[in-house]
Amino acid sequence: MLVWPTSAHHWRCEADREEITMAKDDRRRATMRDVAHRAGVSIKTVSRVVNGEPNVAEATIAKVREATEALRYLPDAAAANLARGVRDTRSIALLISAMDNPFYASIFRGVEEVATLRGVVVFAASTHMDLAKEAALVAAFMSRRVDGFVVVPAPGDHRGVADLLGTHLPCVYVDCAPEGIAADVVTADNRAAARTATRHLLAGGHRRIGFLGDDAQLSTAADRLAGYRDELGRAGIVPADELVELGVLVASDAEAGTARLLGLDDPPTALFASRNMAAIGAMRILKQRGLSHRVALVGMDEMDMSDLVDPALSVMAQDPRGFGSAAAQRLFQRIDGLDEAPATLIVPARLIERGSGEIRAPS
Amino acid sequence: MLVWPTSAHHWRCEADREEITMAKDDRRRATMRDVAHRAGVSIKTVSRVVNGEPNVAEATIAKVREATEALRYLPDAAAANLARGVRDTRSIALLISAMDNPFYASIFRGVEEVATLRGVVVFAASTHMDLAKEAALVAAFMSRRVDGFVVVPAPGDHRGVADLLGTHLPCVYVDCAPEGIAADVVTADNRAAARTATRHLLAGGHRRIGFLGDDAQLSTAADRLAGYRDELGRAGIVPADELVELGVLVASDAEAGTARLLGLDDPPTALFASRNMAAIGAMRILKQRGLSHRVALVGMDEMDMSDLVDPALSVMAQDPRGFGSAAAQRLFQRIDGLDEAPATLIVPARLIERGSGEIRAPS
DNA sequence: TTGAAAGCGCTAACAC
DNA sequence: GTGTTAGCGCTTTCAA
Repeated sequence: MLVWPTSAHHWRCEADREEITMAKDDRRRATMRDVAHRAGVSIKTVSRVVNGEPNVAEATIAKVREATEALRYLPDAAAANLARGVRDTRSIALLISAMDNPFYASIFRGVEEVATLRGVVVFAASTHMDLAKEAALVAAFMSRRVDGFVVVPAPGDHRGVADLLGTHLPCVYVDCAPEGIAADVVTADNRAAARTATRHLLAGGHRRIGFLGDDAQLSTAADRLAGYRDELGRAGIVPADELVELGVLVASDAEAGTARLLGLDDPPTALFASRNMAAIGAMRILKQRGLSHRVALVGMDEMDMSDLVDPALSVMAQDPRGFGSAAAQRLFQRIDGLDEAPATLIVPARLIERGSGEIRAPS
Repeated sequence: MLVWPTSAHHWRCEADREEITMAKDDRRRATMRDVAHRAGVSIKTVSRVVNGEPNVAEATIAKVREATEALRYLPDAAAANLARGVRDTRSIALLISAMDNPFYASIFRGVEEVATLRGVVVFAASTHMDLAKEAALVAAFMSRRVDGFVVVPAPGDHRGVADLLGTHLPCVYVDCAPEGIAADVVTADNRAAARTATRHLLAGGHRRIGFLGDDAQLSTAADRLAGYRDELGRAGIVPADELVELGVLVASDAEAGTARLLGLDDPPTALFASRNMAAIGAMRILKQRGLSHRVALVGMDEMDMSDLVDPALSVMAQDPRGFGSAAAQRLFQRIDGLDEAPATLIVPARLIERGSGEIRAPS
């Protein structure tokens, strides 16, 4: 980890630059009472002006404005909400696996897009796919009184989390269905997507198809594995366990897994990498071994550079930004009082052929 | 934008699943008074138990615990802080350009890494490099009483933002120095990095070197442009304005810019793409035109797939996650009361040679 | 070991 | 138009 150094020679000091003039005793933040005092009005009048309520004389408004500006008054949203007895804090929390995975970052973008339209702020944090961490974050944000949650669920029984949320705090899950509870979910048609990918590889003449996936406890991963097996079965192929590599979370896991698969006595001639990081790791190993143009590869999730690698990466493209928008929309429906049974929005993934997935099996 | 549909056939209803039993009148969240009432103790005693204060009888603790659990009591952090008259909300805000750019997502990761160690929550939002939006978000988070800010500054005069923050709310800027104010900053040695990149291309025999950069109002972009010009000058080359393409924010901007550069009468034989998205756009156009192995390219910012493209992308690698960690560390020093002149931490970028930057000029 | 009272910064109802 | 009173959920005195 990069450390902010304490020794002086690492940084450039800027003491000489002209500084902004600042009030001497700015320690305590100005309060409404301070403003009222300065403007010579009552505290309630200040409240009216600040909140744009009607029935205040122009002159009074001007006086109050002068005071708020001189004192750099900023309303305390927490206190206001408390007084208002309001549940609506105009903020929601987003819990995702890790922000530095572009797939989740895109979900954030989609959520934010919708939240911003509504003037709602998004608080984000990473669970790193740890259920305990997820629960802790839910509690942390609840005590900060968010209006709702969008969550990419970690593996494990979510009854505890649902319990925390109770009935009045809505939560929409994304990417993956939470284990053990009924809830609103936005997810890809993972099983169908895996079937499409597998069928595509089978059509290329492949019979030994490797599978790279993450934690099979996750519905997402399990569905993809099931789809892969479905399609092999339909082709009359008995799915071999040795061709399945699970627990792939980061690229290095995928590298190890791909290396193992390629080292088998009868190695796969094609791979389905069911996660963005899985595809990256697989490409890395294939490239190292000079197999990029020999072993077919279909990835999952679109990436910025999928079209630039060699061969270009064929993928089952999801729409993570769309996941985020849809989840946020549903969440706001719930916040607005929608009271119907939990539903799952299933978004189809689509095959994008770019080359890597169209490599044919050696004949 | 993907829309959560209202028609029924798009989603799967899950009314039949077994639901968790839930309290009937769960509308109002349980308060400390509710707990006190149920446990048959005073509100203060509940407070003591909840906060783990000493001097409570074991039996009382047990009663209170029972009540908190039965009522699903969750403390209201806002009210607690209000009562405590405390400025410390154990939360900070992170304002970045856009979350779906992996460079900024990595900054988030670095900030979160440090914040988590301290038990501090990170609230994130995107400014989209719009100063007005940045200021609005600063105000929004201030009224939510965060303890401090980490900000990737938008272009434009930051005196207004600094004014908002006042003297008591610390802010550390990342990636880019804010215009018009003295502040703590973590940034790469942008000028030196651009010089290194340019020198590297010059060493490959190139004399016509194109430059792709973003908004020159940003110190980051301006410094890189300056470094590029520095080095051309040292090589006795007069920097040509026609070889400079600014305002590159997203990949499509870079595509247009690269196309323009390649269409010049005397087109560049090498490119320095001073932003991750600039490099992606440049690669796309070079690939389209079959020039990937003819025109040299040095990018900036490391990407997941830099080693997988063809040719592999040479870059000036920054450490955005490190930026985030360092900025957060500095911020916490400030929150803890550090009172010294604003400083700038300059982190060197390093050249990673992978192929695209080592293509020699045609002789 | 426990509780009553006051008040954090603000808004709500009602007065004036 | 404007001010007064009460109280949001909690913590702090301080007393019992």
